[in-house]
Amino acid sequence: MAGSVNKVVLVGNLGKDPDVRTSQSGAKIVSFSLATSDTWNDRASGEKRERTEWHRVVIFNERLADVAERFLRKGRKVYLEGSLQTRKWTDQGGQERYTTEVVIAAYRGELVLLDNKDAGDAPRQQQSRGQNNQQSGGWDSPQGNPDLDDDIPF
Amino acid sequence: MAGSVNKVVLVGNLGKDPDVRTSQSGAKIVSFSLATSDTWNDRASGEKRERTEWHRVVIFNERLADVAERFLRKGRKVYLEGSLQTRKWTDQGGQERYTTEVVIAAYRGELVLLDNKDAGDAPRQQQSRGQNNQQSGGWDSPQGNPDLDDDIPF
Amino acid sequence: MAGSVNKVVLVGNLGKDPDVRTSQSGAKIVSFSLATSDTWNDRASGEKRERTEWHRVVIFNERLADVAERFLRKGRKVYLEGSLQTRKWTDQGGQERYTTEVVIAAYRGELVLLDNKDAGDAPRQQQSRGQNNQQSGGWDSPQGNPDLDDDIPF
Amino acid sequence: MAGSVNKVVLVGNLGKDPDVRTSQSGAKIVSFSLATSDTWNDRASGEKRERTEWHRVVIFNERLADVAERFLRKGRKVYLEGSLQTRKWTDQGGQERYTTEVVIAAYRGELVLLDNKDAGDAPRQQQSRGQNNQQSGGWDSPQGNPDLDDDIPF
DNA sequence: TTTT
DNA sequence: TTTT
Repeated sequence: MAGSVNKVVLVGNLGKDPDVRTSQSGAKIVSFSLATSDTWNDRASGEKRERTEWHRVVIFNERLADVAERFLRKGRKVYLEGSLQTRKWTDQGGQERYTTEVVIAAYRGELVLLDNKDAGDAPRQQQSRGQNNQQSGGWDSPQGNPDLDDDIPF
Repeated sequence: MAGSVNKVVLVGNLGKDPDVRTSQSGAKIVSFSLATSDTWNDRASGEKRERTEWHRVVIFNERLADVAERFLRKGRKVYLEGSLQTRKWTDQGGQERYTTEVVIAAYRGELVLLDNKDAGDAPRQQQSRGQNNQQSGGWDSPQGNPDLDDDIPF
Repeated sequence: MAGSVNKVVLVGNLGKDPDVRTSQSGAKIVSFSLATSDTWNDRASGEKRERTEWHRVVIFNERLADVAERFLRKGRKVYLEGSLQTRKWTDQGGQERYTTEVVIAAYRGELVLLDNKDAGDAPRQQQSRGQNNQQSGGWDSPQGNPDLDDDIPF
Repeated sequence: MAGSVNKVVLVGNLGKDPDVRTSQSGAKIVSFSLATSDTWNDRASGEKRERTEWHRVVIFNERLADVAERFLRKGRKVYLEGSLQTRKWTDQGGQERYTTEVVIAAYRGELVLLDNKDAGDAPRQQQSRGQNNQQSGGWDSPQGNPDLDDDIPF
């Protein structure tokens, strides 16, 4: 089908440092969880309510994956453009599951660092993956970091 | 957290007529599936590939829910703006599941009909609410609410 | 300054056939005027009012310039993404003027045909460049380039 | 014309403190210049080039005009959504001129502060209009502030 | 389930 | 100049 648009624009904060992996074809893939927060007035109670939304972001765009790996860290604020993609997978019980991700495809999308006062000053220290990577502290994820939990969609 | 943006822009075609239901508070809620299609060149084979993506759209905005009910139908093309929301639910096996939807919240978002040559000519026939609304046949969701089904992402 | 975003999203109709010209470096540049319409309720009178807005669109992206040249015509509806750019020029009286355009730069932006029922059926007849291209008549810009005219914003 | 979209998304920095005025009907109108910066590689020379773009932003949305008046200052970074509007005016020589603005209309648009570490800490001191208002210093406008110049589109 |  |  021609004639369609699938675009997501997010401004939010990373829940933790990005995860970097390499595809079978050797391409770098960077992913992370991004928190946004919606605020609204509850119709019934009239109270101000807030809801944190976690988005799974996956970057295939080579240039932007590089930028993400070098400059994004837990707590950083970022503007990004990607598209929605729902992926099917099978859980440990053999059940089919679906996860919706915001994908920045090759040669597409956008990634803009928004609090880059010291972006160049503190590049990621090389670390062995698998270690906890919490040196950037400082920012508390609104309601725990879903990446560390079980039973979550990503 | 202040300072965030959660925005989705879609242009696509409805997979079937919208589903209209009423919330406990009496508000009309309109939902439908929207297809978009991504086309890209496969890195390996060099071939043109296409992937259809299905989005679950839910409209709480009263004015836009009215427009959707009156003018959207299976196959129609629409531009919309909403935000991403992931909802937790429990399937029939007692398993927790997650569904990501594009939500057009009250007083927010956008909905623009794009092939409205005859939009005013063939409005949906008025029906008593509560009746099943299956005149366009096709895919038969048991309670008229696909969210209750197993084995589908939405 | 890093950390900025300059994005325009338009859905509208072309006022006339696109103008195609070639840059000094040989690149094809396609431009056209696009109409959008805003509707709102006048605060004072309570009446529904409508205002048509004309946007000057200029495409440098090679792939999209090709698509535009081949498929866009007067009256066609299109979705596009570009960025805002204000250009300074000097009118015939020697006065400095400014024109704001929606630019789709090389390797950037988006162009999606929205009423392409017959897009493939009636491609623009190939013409030798340099000839006037006025088969769709209407508004006759002297050099085929409205940017050179007085008394119009673009 | 139904079926159109006219949307601008900007992330940029204010060139100076916003200007606040009151319409004849008593509504508050807030306006300011916002700088964005485009970076690209020059085709010919292969060099990295940068161009600062100044956007004239006008806010009619009451709630967002309040937010802008209270929290926006010279140098602050902001995300906003508005629409393009070209306004005709007559210069001192009696010539017709056109200015394109990014308008946030009543009940529409978006305004999100992006560096609000201390947004609540340093609200604008009430000042007599007409005074220079440069207490927020610190950020140099990329190439001088066009609002202070003659011969510019806004 | 859409559309081209 | 478009479109509804």
